[in-house]
Amino acid sequence: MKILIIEDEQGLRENIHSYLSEDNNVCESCSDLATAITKLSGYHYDFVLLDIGLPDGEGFEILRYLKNEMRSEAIIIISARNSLDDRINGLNTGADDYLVKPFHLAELKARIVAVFRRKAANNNNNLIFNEIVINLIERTVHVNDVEINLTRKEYDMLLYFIVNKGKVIAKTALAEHLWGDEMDMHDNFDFIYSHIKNLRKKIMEVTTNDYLRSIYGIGYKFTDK
Amino acid sequence: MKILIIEDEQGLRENIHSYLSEDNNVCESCSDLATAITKLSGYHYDFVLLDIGLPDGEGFEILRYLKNEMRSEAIIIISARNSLDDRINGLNTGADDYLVKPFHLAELKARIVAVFRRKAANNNNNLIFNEIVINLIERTVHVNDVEINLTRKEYDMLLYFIVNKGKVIAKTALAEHLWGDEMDMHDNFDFIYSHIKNLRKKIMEVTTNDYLRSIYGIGYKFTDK
DNA sequence: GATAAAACTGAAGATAAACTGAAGAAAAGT
DNA sequence: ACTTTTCTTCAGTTTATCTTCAGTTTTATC
Repeated sequence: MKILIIEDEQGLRENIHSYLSEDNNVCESCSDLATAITKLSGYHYDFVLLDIGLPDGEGFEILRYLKNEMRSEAIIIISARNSLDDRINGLNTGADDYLVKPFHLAELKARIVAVFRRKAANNNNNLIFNEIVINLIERTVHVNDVEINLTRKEYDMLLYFIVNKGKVIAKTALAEHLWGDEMDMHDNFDFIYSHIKNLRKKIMEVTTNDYLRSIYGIGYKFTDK
Repeated sequence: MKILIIEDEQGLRENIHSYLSEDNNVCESCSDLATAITKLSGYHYDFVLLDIGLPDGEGFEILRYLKNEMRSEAIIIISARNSLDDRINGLNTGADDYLVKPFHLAELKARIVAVFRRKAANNNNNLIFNEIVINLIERTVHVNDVEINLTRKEYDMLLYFIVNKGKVIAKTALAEHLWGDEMDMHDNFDFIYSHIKNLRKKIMEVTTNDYLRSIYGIGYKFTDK
């Protein structure tokens, strides 16, 4: 998953960053409101971890911004304040969970999973696209009831495609989602081509439909039409 | 097993904690409702031991919370009150057992096993996965009717895998479950590799099925598919 | 249809993850 | 206090995955 960490305490920020990265998430972090807004207006994340007390304003502004833009990011507030008011304020403004400092990183992770599950819980734990079934808990992918074995990048890619089915995904957006902003790819997409090729190959071994279309000059689209 | 103890009497709490820890469980404890909710929203436990009279509210709230979230934790209520109303209330709200203070720690332990057995195992205290049979009371493991001798960590690991069969278990989650939250492992999983290796070796000596799959970059999955 | 850019491919090299046996440290049992 | 078992750490090895590369095919445009 792609996660934005907005936290001004350097130590905590770095700890969260490395802990969640180890757990196979792509993380980015920043320490103030302005940078956060810039980042958010540039990319889509799966999760935003939001500290309330920031040097240039209240984190609540981010909440309002995201709500205003009807964005779908899940938001977990991280705050030193434990007053009922803050809590209610945060949850009312659209946060999905509220975590009081200090906390264990393991707890943060568990909450991320819990929130993600709650959000995706409209239908148990399966993401389905025609004959492709992704089980998020088992981390399995079945195509026509045949299990296919995907590597991390392939799995993350497929998940991203299916979550955004029907939409055109720019290669830059895809790279951004899978590698975060530490990767500079200056017009070299070889690694994307490579992973796409392998993903296609694995899917094509068990179905005849080529769902993963190339959009020349732009990127890809996962669709059955 | 991983157990959360919610009890405000310090002496009793510490007694339970150390008694159950000695019995090879990973325990955490807290003394009020707020902390309990925080912990519960952060981790998954196998068991919750719940006192009803807490400084900041009734333990029943925890029951409601867990039920609401459709959580699978087994719950044993510990209470000084022995009124039928309380008892019925507790069991109706989803508790699995009810224990009246004062009680012997040995009884608590027995009830934990009993409840766990009722939830997870068949009625002979056995947890079965194909040819693997775990006897929860005796803490023995039989594979194809041959007993294999597991150390504490190996046993706990296997139990955790079998309770979560089919699911992907991240190495971080495994570490958390086996060592609790005091362990910081910052990208050193050597001890996990070591225990996994030994567990595999012991299982492989008596069966040809390799149930314990590695999920590269993530963790493990116990499955027969 | 010629051209150039973009996309694809298989294979090789680089990297990171997982595994292993052995040894030292810690804990449990006597 | 001593012995035995279990847990953890370490260094070296194997394996899976990721990235790069050079050559090929496809696509849009002229």
